Amino acid sequence: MTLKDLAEMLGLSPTTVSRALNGFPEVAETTRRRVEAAALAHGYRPNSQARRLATGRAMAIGHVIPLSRQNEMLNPIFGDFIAGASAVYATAGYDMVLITVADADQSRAYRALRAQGNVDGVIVQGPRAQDSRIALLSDLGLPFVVHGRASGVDLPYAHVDVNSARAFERATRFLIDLGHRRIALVNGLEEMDFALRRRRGFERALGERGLAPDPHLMLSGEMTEAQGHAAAHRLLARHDPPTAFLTSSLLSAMGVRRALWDLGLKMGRDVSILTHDDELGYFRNGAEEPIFTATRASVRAAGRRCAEILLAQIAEPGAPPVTELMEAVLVVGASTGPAPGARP
Amino acid sequence: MTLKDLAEMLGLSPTTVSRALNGFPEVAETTRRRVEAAALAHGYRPNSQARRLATGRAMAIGHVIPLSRQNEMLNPIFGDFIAGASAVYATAGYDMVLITVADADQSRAYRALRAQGNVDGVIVQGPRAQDSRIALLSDLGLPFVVHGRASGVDLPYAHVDVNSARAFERATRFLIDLGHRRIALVNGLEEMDFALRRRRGFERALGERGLAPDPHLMLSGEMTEAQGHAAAHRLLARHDPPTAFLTSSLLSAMGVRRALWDLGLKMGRDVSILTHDDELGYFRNGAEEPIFTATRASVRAAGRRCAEILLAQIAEPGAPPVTELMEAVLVVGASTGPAPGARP
DNA sequence: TTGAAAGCGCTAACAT
DNA sequence: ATGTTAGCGCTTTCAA
Repeated sequence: MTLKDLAEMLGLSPTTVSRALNGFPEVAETTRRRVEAAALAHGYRPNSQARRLATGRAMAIGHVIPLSRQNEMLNPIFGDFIAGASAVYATAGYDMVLITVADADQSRAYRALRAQGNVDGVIVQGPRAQDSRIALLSDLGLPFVVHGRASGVDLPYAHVDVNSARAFERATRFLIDLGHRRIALVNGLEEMDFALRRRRGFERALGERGLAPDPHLMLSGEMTEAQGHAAAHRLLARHDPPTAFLTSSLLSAMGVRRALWDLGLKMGRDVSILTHDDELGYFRNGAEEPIFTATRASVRAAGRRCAEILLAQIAEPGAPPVTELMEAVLVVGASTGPAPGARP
Repeated sequence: MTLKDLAEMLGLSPTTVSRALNGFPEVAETTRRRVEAAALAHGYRPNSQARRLATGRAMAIGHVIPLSRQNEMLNPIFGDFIAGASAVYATAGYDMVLITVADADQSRAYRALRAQGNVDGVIVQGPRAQDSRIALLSDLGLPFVVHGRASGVDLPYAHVDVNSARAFERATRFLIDLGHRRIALVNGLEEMDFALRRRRGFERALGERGLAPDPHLMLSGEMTEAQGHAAAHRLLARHDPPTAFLTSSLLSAMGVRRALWDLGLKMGRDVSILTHDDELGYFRNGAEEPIFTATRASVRAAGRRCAEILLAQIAEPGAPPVTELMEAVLVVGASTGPAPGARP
């Protein structure tokens, strides 16, 4: 059932049928109703390929996942981010295209996307401190929105980020106020922009209270359970072990927690663990109560906003890039207690 | 840079250029080389929309995620499955389209997919015991492959599944052999086909040893950490608590583990936990050592096989549906010990 | 071995 | 308010 077929059945021209179905104002109401009824009755659906070709719009958004960072797909936030974005696409009639790309091919892949025209824009995930993708995409004129930021990039570009620095600054200050002096930072890979920002916030809070950051207490690595576990073991084996852990993700927090169990240490009495809510904190940290809802909602919101901003940008290419900074919700759990030996 | 442009530059017809680039045999080798060189030099990329319209193939595969089961997106297996499938699509030049659909709209959504023609086939995720999608898709003639099976469906259809029943049968037998008599089953929602099969395997092993399954020890629910935790607490509070847990997912296993900690019970001495490797078992169960690699590989393999089978089916629509049953790898960890009081 | 012409199904400028 | 016409960029008969 094509537009032409439908038009013939109705004794109308394809143009009129197209206009009726696409809500053009000049169509007579009676005609529109007739057309709509017929379309419904015959289950007519415009062929999307044809429409795409005719309009020059792909009606699709690309989400590019670098293969090296497939961990991100495993990463719990990924699903929620996608869920948030896809809800927006669905209502706007866009498709969501997932594209996995080898690291070496990044540049080629984006150029191909541009030239082939099978997406109208892309979402950039997991930006690094100096992310070449941003310059490349600006250059190509392919609309994009970054989830996160790239500290080393000067160009203006649309992005949605969470205030990682402030979140970690507040978290660190919180631990200091509980009397902790030796606080470990189990951070993500520092080539990732968010990890850098988190460390900066951590150091800022320490500096503000006249504490020098101890490099031995600052580790970074892939944010996995295993890494958190290994890091905590290493740190707790020191002659001057930390009394508190600030971790960058739920997964590493779980690993840290497991290390404490290994050693028979009690959370909140011997050692405190604090992670923040916005990146991966699917559990009320330390407290044993999961808080899926709150965090999933915030990640989903980020996905939604990224998608909305991108669609707006596609609709109005001239507009200045929208940037949004969400404040992280710090969720402090029951096990985050005073430092051992600290006066209350 | 369009095909026409390129043809003009070369003094050839668009037809010849198209043939040269698409590997048609009748093109002179010298011409082909000239064309290829020029295409490369000018960064020519065929417009995919145009090609799709002309060929009638969408060059895209749809992965439909029912909104109600967005947990599946959070679910660690999802990312790996997608990663496996997308690798196949990438080499075959297909796009992967992620489609989220409200439950009520399932039927409408598939019909629309079919009519709009923006995918050449779909992967069906998370089949239920009687899954109406299978009949619908067969009816629509839209190629599809199911990840999993639907016990209640008689039609032949392509699928890739893991032998859940046998996996749980073997796991149960293993626990029985360790002397366990009261074994709890913390299962997924029984409307999901895989959960049904697991229960059947569990019951079969019990029956085989003359043990009657105790309905009080069989729980089912969403496979979350919270559910596992709640379930374990409820079971351990009984006057006749289980000495072993067989769980259906990593997440619920983590919840069970946490419940043991709450109660000061020791894994492998007081209580054993066993989960299987193939669905969510990202940890060597009970053992404290994560085994991401093995399981991620198996889920990825499932994604890859589903994609391969689907593409083959699209290429040769007449062929009988391919079905594949993978045997689950049971990974038994250190904490899965003999039942308390059992003679060795 | 190459080219001319038609058409995939739709939209959009230009009539009327 | 409706129709005519000409594409969108490619593939694909059919001729040469």
